[in-house]
Amino acid sequence: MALDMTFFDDMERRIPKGRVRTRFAPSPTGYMHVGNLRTALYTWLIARKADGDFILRIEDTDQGRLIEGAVDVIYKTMAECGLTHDEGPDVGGPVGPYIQTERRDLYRKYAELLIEKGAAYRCFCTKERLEALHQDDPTAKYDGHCRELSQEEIDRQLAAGTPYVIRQKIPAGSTTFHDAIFGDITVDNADLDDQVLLKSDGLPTYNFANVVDDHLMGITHVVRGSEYLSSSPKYNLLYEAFGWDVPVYIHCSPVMRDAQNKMSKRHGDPSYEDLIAQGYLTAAVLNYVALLGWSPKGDIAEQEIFSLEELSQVFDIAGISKSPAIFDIAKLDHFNALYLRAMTPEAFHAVAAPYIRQSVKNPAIDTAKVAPLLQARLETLTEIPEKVDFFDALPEYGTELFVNKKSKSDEESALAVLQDYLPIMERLPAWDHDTLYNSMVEYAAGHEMKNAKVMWPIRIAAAGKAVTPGGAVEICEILGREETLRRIRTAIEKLNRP
RNA sequence: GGCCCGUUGGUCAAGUGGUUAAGACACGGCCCUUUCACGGCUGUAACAUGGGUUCGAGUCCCGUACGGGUCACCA
Repeated sequence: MALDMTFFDDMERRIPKGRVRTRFAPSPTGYMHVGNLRTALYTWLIARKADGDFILRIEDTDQGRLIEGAVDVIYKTMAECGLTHDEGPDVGGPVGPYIQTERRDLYRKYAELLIEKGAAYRCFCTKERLEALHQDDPTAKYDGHCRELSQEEIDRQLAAGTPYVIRQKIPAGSTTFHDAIFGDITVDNADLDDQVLLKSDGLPTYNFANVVDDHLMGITHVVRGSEYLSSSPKYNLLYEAFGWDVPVYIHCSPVMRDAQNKMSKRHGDPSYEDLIAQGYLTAAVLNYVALLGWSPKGDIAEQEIFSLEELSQVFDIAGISKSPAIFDIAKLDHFNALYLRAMTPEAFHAVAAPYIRQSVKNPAIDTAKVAPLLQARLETLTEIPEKVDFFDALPEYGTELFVNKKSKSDEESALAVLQDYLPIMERLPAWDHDTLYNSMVEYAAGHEMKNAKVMWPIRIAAAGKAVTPGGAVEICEILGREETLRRIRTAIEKLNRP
């Protein structure tokens, strides 16, 4: 049977040439692994740095694992992270379709082209025979049973309708491939298996679909996990057999949860969505993840804070690390805290307000006044509700909270201060930060006390907890005169009743 | 098990034959201070291991140990 070569020529003509093109090719699982996010980031950065194209391709050939809405999660995540794509299922492009299941006819044609070129062959072996091969040695390679079938035999099997797969015919010799991170790697072809390219159902295996798609989409740099390092020689052989240019390979070591295990949703490790739900900022996550396995060189070697925009200017493949990196949530906390503090007060208030309202229902409490107290005291947004709950309701507390050595405060002195200062507070002409502060400091000075001896009991009385965002002045101001006075009277009662 | 890859403080990491082996997180201490934070200063802590090559090795070579990956009609 003759192949229609004009089809292949047409496909070739569609491929954009002369520019860097990278692709992120996730399979739709319904969430974004941290490792995947990092791969997407690096891939995107390489394209942007070179002013090239970034393509989104959906690898959904695993029909058994189809998940409703999973592709939307990918679009949403990419958009949220600012990892915009130039071509993809939703925006189109010159080398579509960008969803593998919509490309299935292509793969058979290319597999047959490979047979024509002598680099692949039909294999009619039954499942039983293959299983028998693996009986005594589970790691045994295919024995090449169908490698050299006569044309008559092949025709006979085809005519009989025997199901078959198409296998790659690995030649003798050795194969060397180059990886931008790991350098040259040479393997003996004898260690390579005649892997299946096209399954008996006509669908391609992942490895084959990848090679065909990457070529037809004009991908110049292939960024992927290091688990593909050992299958790369087979990719090279495929490219060579087709006569195609081999792309630049960039294999990234995995993001680990500990020294032994990769991060995985299955083990309860957070995905990107989980991190956001846990109160992390997208920009902080991206910044942290960028540095997990990559580091800047030269005069910016010590810089840690990078915007996406900056990264797209300074990112360099040479800075990618060979060894795996353990995901350290404590360091992410630090980055998140930095990003939180770097926000404008308005922007911070906007993101913090919903969290404040989770525990502070009282509309008299102004979130705009509470937010500034929080901004420098947080690592993640989810810490907010627990920190500000006392604004809503005075917690149950014991009088031992009034004891603080450094402030020279104890229950006795606290009672004295509160009783003595209460009337002054009641008569304050205004209820704002400066008035409150000046009044308290003045009182302390007048009684030859250190400020803390006055402020400590007032803060405890107002908040009912030992650790609070903000000091006595801020808390009283936000609480308002009436509520503050009520709480101080409550404290006096508590202290009076031993 | 075969093949491939990796190994600098607890973690992320700089380092590309000559350094007192950076920096960041975490941890400890001090200062600031109305608590807690923030901020500032400071401390503890590392080249897996054995052989080479070299005047000189974290950097180059070989072995060993440990860890990971891969050996599917999964992706």
